[in-house]
Amino acid sequence: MTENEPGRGGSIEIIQREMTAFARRARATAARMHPELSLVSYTLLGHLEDRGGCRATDLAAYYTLDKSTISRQVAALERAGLVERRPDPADQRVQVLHLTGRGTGVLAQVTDSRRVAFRERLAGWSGPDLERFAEYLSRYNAGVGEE
Amino acid sequence: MTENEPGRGGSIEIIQREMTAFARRARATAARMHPELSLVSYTLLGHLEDRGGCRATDLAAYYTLDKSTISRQVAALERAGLVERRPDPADQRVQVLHLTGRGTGVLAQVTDSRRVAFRERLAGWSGPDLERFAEYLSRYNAGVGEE
DNA sequence: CGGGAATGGTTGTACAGTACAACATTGATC
DNA sequence: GATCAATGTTGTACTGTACAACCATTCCCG
Repeated sequence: MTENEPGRGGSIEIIQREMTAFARRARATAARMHPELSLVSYTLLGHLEDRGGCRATDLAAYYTLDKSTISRQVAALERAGLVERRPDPADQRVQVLHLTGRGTGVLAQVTDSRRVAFRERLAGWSGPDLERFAEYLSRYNAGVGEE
Repeated sequence: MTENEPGRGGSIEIIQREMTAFARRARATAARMHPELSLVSYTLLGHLEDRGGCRATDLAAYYTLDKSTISRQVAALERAGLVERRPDPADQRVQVLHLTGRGTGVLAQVTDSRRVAFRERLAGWSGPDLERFAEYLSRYNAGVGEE
């Protein structure tokens, strides 16, 4: 009864393979495009921009990375002048992280060049296909971490 | 003239964001699921199975990894008993890499548990949606490395 | 044929990203 | 106030990766 859609398993197989291939490639591609901002740094900066600043612990929780990893990443970003730490008057333990002007600029620049790359890559796609693809990806990712 | 589809840029934005999020997560997820076989090892073994054996250089070219990286990965896989090297009678420089029985087994097992994970993740999807998603991913990935 | 260029692979070295554990500091609870 | 929890840093270790130098073999041209 459950087997009257012969294409279902095949589609899942393809999705699995393609997602795997993409994942394997992604970091290296990103690094090639922006040697000065790894995929991880980029996402961290992006989060800071979205939230208008947050704590290291929040980053760790959001990205399920160890706090030591975040600590060092943030230290590097600070050294690079992209992020600054501000004390939290309500809690002396906390440092609130904010983008600097330079950080905002670099983030915008990288975002932009990524946008261009994606636009080119998707140039031949129809509007409805793009919409559906975007919707599928969102749906797929939304199911993460809920198991 | 090119701007009469207001949704196009938005869709691309979403695709970019979702692909990025997925890429960031993928390795760690894979490692959590199969501590004994990283995403890279997994894809290398998969390639060996597909081709029924090949040379280290072929792996390097296919995955655009440095030959030193492949050399060490293969050494580790050999140490783990998953891969064996056979001399190429036609060329003394070459070692033809093959899965061992154990390698075939481990690969099958990991593939299977990945398949299960993907099936679960995509359980609520309709057949046509799966088909379209698979097609979109394939199309997206096919555009890689052609620039 | 002989010698330089190309090919296949390993090893030395370096770096990024990551985790875990130990720690210091600060805050919360009873 | 004593104890426990939360925030963050630091020491240490491991993986994946690249680049460069190298060795062994093969290819190709003059």
